[in-house]
Amino acid sequence: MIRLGYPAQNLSLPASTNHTLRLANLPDANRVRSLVRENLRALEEILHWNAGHGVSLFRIGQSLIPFASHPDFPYDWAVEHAPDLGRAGSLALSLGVRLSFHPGQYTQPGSPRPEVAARSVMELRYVARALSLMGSPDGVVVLHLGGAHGDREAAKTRFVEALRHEEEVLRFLALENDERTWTVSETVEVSRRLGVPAIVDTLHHALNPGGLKLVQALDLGLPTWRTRGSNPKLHISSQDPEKKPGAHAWAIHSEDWSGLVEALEAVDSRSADVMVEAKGKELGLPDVGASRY
DNA sequence: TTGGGTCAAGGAGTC
DNA sequence: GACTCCTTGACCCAA
Repeated sequence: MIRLGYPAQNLSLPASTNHTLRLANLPDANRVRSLVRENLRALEEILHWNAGHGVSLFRIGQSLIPFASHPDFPYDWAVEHAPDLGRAGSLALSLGVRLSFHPGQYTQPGSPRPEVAARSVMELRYVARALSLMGSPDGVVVLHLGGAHGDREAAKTRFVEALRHEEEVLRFLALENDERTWTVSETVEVSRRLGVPAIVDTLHHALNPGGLKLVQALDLGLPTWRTRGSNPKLHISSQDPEKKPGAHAWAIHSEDWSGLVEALEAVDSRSADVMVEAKGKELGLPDVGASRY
């Protein structure tokens, strides 16, 4: 069976887990505390909505705890928010909603600049710690490989070296192909070196296929999940025909959806968790096909 | 109250 | 070297 989910926000609810603040206001610890509590309260509301609408995956925005990895964060968030994180995690577990994070383009563990790589590791530690405190058994931290810096082999090696001893990060980490730099086969190669799974993103793959058809890409990516012991994750999105390549459409076009379902059937994959990256968020989820497969 | 500019951060492509 | 895009909501401030 295919389970579906969406990232970062729910357009149907007046609730957001993404309340943030500017760096200049970070010293105001009480303000940060109440903002984080509001984000966690909203997370519980969204989890209830998801469970009530048959949505089984949710990607939490990076600013659940804004600036959590910043050296100037004013208190020990992992201690103070542990009870609330634990409650939200238990709720997700009881409702059957799988959680994930997806640090963005500024997270570059493979950067040749040591300070950039170090900050990136701190960001990954933050989300891994949050998932640990939520007690998430199948939580995922999704990350792109980042820049190639003119030497692909050196970049891959730096990436692996930066993370190979990060035990808590590796427990949740999964690597995703991107639309211009790293193909599925290269992403899988680095995943194997780190002992973590790989996520195939269908739109990125279409734009940067590296000579592979989608079926071949899935054939490479899906087996990397065997050692993790949880359902394989995939990303799907459709191209916005009005915008430049890579821009997400409001919803998933039926041919993209059927293309993925057929490819999964071709590789005989009976279960997958598909994150739907649509501008319409939960409103862009495919409403056919998932439950029948 | 509202609209528009701005906000921690990296890297790649264009000109 | 400067600029833009990625992707983005929310903050912040001037009007």
